[in-house]
Amino acid sequence: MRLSKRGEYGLRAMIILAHAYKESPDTMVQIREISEQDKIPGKYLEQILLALKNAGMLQSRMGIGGGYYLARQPQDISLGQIVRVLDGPLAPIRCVSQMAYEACGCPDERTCGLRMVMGDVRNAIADILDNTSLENVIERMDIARAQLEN
Amino acid sequence: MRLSKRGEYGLRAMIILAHAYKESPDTMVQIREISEQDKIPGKYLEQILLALKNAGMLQSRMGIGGGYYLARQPQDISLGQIVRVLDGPLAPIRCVSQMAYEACGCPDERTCGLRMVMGDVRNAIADILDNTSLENVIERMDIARAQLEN
DNA sequence: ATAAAGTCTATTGATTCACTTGACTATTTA
DNA sequence: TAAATAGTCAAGTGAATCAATAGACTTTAT
Repeated sequence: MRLSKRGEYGLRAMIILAHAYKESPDTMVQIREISEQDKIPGKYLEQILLALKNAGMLQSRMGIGGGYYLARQPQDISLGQIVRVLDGPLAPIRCVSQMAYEACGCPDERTCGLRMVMGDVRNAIADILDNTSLENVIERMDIARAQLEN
Repeated sequence: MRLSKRGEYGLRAMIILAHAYKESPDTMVQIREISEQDKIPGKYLEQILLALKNAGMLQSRMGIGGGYYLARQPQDISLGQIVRVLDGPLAPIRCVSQMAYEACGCPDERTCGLRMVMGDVRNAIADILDNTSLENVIERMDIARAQLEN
């Protein structure tokens, strides 16, 4: 049940970009900055951000003063979308996936116990990830930081 | 977020074994039978059942009339236990794992947004898998089968 | 003794993961 | 306008993991 490094790096990068967006929506952030801040190999991060851009979640500008920025507002980008782009379906097994259904070998899907439980798991994961936006993440971080100051 | 074939095969096998247990607790089921019923490569299944036996969930007898059977009652074996034995921790990232915690590189775990969300995901998965026993699975299958007969 | 079962260890081939390399393109500014 | 900066794109690589396979060995019942 694991999130890949690719997925993890992508999520961390998007959180940084969301943070920059909150300060000013047109802030450009360079790969290099994110890479240093989160200790992510730069060239690897490059591919990840590109994938996110091709999926329509990021925009970028080349050249001096260029960089990446969110294509939509942080409240309109869910962690579920990010993970699906970088790591594929959320479902533990494909016969229970919404985005990439595939039959498993069981005699009857309607009475397959494993499928029922894994369906529940998929829904639990999707409920969290699809209903958590980058905005929500930033909020939670701010609250945690504020509480630490006491 | 995927369950490996190993995990899937193991769960399917345990469900069959639980079913046999319900008919009579001392029923022996051979690897071969499970392998044919669920279309699992026999030699692979062998390793999986052995791992489950070494984890104390199964018992076995060699020789003619031998086979595998549950070491505990179906209501005392959770899917969570099975998955952990075969696939390792349920947590999407290790800094949020109960059974295999490991620090990630983030500056402060207490204010890491990703960690908070992934903690929620871990708990959601564990809540389902740790609170679903083999007995529960059998019940759901029976109910589904009964409903199909109308 | 023999056949039927599980046990144990090792190996394999394919795939995936986590990068790395390097050449190319667009944009700014001196 | 050329030099510097930043993203784009395609390919390759080494290690690890996955999903099996192979084969010798042990235990048990008849």
